[in-house]
Amino acid sequence: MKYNPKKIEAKWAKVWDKKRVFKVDIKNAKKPFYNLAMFPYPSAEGLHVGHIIPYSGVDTYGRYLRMNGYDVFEPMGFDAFGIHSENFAIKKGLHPKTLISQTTRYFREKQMKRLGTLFDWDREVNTTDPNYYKWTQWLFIQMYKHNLAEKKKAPVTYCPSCKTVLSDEQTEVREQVTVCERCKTPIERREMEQWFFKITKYADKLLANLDHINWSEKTKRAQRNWIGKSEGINISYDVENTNEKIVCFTTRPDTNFGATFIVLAPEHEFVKWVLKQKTLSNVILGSDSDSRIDSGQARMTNNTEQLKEISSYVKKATTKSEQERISEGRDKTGVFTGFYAINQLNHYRMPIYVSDFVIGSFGTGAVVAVPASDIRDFEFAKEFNIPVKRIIVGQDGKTGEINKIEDVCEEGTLINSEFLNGLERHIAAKKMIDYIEQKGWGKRVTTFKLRDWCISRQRYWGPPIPMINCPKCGWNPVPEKDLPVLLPFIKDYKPTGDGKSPLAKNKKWMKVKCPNCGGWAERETDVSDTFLDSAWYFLRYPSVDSAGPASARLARSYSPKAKTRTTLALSPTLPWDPSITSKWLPVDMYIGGNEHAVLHLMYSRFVTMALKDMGYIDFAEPFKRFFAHGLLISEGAKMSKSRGNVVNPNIYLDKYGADTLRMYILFLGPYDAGGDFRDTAIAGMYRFLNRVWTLVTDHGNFVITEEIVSRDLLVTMHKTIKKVTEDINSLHFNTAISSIMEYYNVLSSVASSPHPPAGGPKNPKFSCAEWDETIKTLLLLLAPFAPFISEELWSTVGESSIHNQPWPIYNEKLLVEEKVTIVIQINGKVRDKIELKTLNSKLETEVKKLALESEKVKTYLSGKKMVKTIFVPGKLINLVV
RNA sequence: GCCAGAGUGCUGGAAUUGGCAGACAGGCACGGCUUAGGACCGUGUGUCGUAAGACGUGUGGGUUCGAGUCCCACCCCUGGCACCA
Repeated sequence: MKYNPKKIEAKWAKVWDKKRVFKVDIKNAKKPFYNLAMFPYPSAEGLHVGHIIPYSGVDTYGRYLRMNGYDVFEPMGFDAFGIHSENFAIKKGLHPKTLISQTTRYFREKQMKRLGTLFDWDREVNTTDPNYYKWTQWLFIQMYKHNLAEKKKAPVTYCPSCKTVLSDEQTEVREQVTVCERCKTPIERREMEQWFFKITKYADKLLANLDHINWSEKTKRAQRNWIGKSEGINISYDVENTNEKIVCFTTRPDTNFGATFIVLAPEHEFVKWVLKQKTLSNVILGSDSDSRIDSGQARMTNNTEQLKEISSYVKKATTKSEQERISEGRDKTGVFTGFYAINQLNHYRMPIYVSDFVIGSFGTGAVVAVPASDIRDFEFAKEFNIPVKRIIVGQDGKTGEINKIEDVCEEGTLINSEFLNGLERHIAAKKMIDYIEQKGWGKRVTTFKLRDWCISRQRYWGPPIPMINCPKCGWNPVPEKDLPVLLPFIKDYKPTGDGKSPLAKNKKWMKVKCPNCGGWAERETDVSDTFLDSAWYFLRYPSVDSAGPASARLARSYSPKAKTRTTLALSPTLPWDPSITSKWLPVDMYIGGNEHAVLHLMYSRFVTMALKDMGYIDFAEPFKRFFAHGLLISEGAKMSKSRGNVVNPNIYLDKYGADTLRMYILFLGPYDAGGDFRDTAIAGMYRFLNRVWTLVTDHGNFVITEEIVSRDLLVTMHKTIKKVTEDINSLHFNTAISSIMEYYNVLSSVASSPHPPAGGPKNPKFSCAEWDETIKTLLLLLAPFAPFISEELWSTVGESSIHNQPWPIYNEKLLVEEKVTIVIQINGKVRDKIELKTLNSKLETEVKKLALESEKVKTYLSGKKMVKTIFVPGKLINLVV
């Protein structure tokens, strides 16, 4: 019989499903293992082969653990709310509700179910299910009640194409332009009132915990960079002739004797204060103050004129487009405020400037500039003719004037700095911090780059933010008993671009009684960010009622035609069953793409920490282990929809079957590196499975007649078990597969050699225990990778399901080969090899004796004197002459 | 600019503590079997050389009996951050 993947895969999928072979008993599991792959958003194109990487990796790992006695829970669901789904619906001219029910069905039935995974479809989660988003809204309310959510006016990023605000995490930099991560449109900066989650409250913990979780290093690094901790000091400076103070954040207090000016961000409070002054009458102009400052100040003949200049600069800077920002490059622009701040250290009068190179939201939005040891400060000083005072001598030892960028010196020893002179800059920094704190001029602080999470979206396809605005009482959450706030059916759901969600068109829906005073009030019309849906979905899975498939419940409760629902089967007070949660969470293994490093993975950690502090769960980190898999390359480019080089896995499922596709994906490179997907190469994997099929079906009654053959075969078998076991544990799937192939090659060559007895006929009644064991082991090792073919072949040689068999165990004693090859080197170069018994290979005298008998060695050694011998037992001998 | 990782045949990639470089595949070539083959089986395949042999893991140096692996300098690629004080 020929290997027919289509037939056997359909057959076993049915059997497994019917007998519920992989069903895990959530309540009574003895060794629970929560094995998770990121859930997809169901786009209309369906899965592409890139998706197969996490699924086949997670599933191979899960099946391996299952054979090792774990109760493996491997859930799957759909992240079906959000801009990406909605944009696709717009493109297709369909309502997202209709589209989602079509696409999820296609994903689940036509694609995912063919992969032969352990996915538990009874516990499917769909974020658009009111049974689910009720709790997303509940989560929002808990955040609000615990002072982790607030509505505030703040500069936000706005995508003119998606017509909504975005969080900072949902933008990326492409060719120096900040664009929308979703549609790649350059973003705009706008000042808008939005809902924020105060993730910055957890900045320290988010950073510190990274040291204690088993995550891919590259993911942790991305999070560390994004959180962007920097330690420094806030120094307060008096503004001359006023009662104002300016606080500057610096990480380099050691250079403070070289500070010659101050620069403020355009949004800075002091700038606003300056603009309120009628004239710049407080400024002392004239000959006594212009010795150090000239050009910037020379233009300041008319005070009112100067105020206008500041005002127009600020206006321009805050509305600057991305294009303008790029065209300026590093060129420094700015304007003098007319005021001076005093450096307490040396009473130097530092002119105060406004410039957009200073970022309002970082540190204090004010910089004390030291042009001698900071390139940006130097560029600004050159532009405005501000003096530069050297305070650091670098390795080159130069002490002269600083005239060029190359002269700017950040590292080295302090000079011109009084009590810091001669100190190395790190030591000087410590001394300076102590000094400033002691004098009461400043305080050491830690700042972060992380910003609060902007959660509002002016879109339709998401959970309405469950807040009510009352003209008398202000903002109040929707009472929890009234959840969910159902997303009303709106025919024209397209984003409007007027800064409001399409929900604002539904006045009837908006109108609601204030939960506080009972008077008429209005609902919040924005929906929440998709990343809130996915920030807690892993908490939901184990607690999903398994009475019936989620798809059926969903269809019952939320048909595309229904505009509202009257009955909902909702859980009572919590989104999960606490006893189940404490048994199954945190997630044991999580596999997904690293593109979520600062998005989903950061938000999930934040939400988990917050829920822990609220007392709803008893762990702070959601994922014990996270592994970032690599990406597929196709024709030299990353496989993605935007590049149009995506490949539908169904092509290969039809042609070769799931086993081939799964194994090929895992074989093409290291799991964290991905690889190049090629048609010819996948055919190679299909050929391999065909060979395995032929070997097992044609040689079932094969007999090994020579003892040495059987002994060698067993050594190879135990070595292979060891290698495959270790490789799966460390997710080195590619090398695990290659050692299975090597093992097959050995089996195959034994099978094709002239046994049994010298070409004589096979005896079908005589069964060979060794051969049987080696073949069974081959199938067991293959089972996690290729569940179908291994099950089919197992059914001919073994009993029950192969997936219920224990994982093979290797015997240390049987890892030792009978004979080994010892390398003979002369001066470190390989000259000959000898084969001898393992025991003898460890005796130096024995090996040396044999080595010197070698003809090749003799010719190399003739007429030379041996200086010494290096002996590595069981490996090599090196003769040095 | 900063941080991190990588650089190995025609290609994807493999190589415990420094110890036979190129496992396992793909491709290609030749042969077998075939009416035929994009099926199957076998052989070969780092470079130069008829050969013995020499050279060979981005480049240049170093440590070592011995370096893909360790150290120093540089080049290049990939990813993250980026006017972050």
